[in-house]
Amino acid sequence: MKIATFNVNGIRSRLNNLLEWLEREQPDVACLQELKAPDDAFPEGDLLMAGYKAVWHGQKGWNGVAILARGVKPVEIRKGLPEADEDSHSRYIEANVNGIIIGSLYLPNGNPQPGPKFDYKLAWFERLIKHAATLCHSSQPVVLAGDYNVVPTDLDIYNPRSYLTDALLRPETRACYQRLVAQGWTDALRAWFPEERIYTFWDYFRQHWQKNSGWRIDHLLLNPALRPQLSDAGVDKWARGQPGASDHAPTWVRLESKDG
DNA sequence: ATGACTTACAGGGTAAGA
Repeated sequence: MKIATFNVNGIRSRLNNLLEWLEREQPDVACLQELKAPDDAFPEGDLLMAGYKAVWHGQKGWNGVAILARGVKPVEIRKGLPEADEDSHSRYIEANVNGIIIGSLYLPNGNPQPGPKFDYKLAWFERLIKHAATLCHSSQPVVLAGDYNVVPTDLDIYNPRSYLTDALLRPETRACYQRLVAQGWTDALRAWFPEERIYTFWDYFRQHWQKNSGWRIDHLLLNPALRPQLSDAGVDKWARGQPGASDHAPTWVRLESKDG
């Protein structure tokens, strides 16, 4: 069972790249972020023809998250985090896929920092931490996957000194991420590659892709009920090198059920 | 410090990204 997360940076302009990746990698579950499309513009028909059923939480212009599953319709659990009635951003959707609870999240960027956007990021993070505590201790398997907009450590970016004041590296941001993981989650990519430099994002500027100047900001967190099934992890870097690619690459885990 | 790219919305220039 392969579960992936992919910030598509515009699902309409990225549709061909998305379909090519689905065809080639055949993930069982794909969490998408930055749809940048309202609900009625979601390409449901194209994805159905590719073999994927979906639930989505769109928004005009920006944000937007979705969960795709191959051959089965995800059963929606919630859109948005609890206690977020005044939050108009579409940044979280949760569904049950074959008994696994899947959360697809797009955590706020938070730049410029300091400022109201950074305050919003930290407030959103606090709501996520609170909700995640329940999920973490569930007896059901859970994966929280998405674009966290967090560079967890200096190992997770090509040059941390260039970004000391960036919202993705600030101590407050990293402290939130550490508190989240400390609930009992496993950062799957880091667990699988304890000391390697792994990147999931290369911005469009300054030939950062060509120079491999990347960041690891897309994460898959596994709760203790799911952790024993982790059997592989990776980044589909080839997708980042395609014409018209997103600035993020799909990131994934493979899970092996103990009963076969 | 700024700007380099890209997408969306709109039909030009601005907002947003990280």
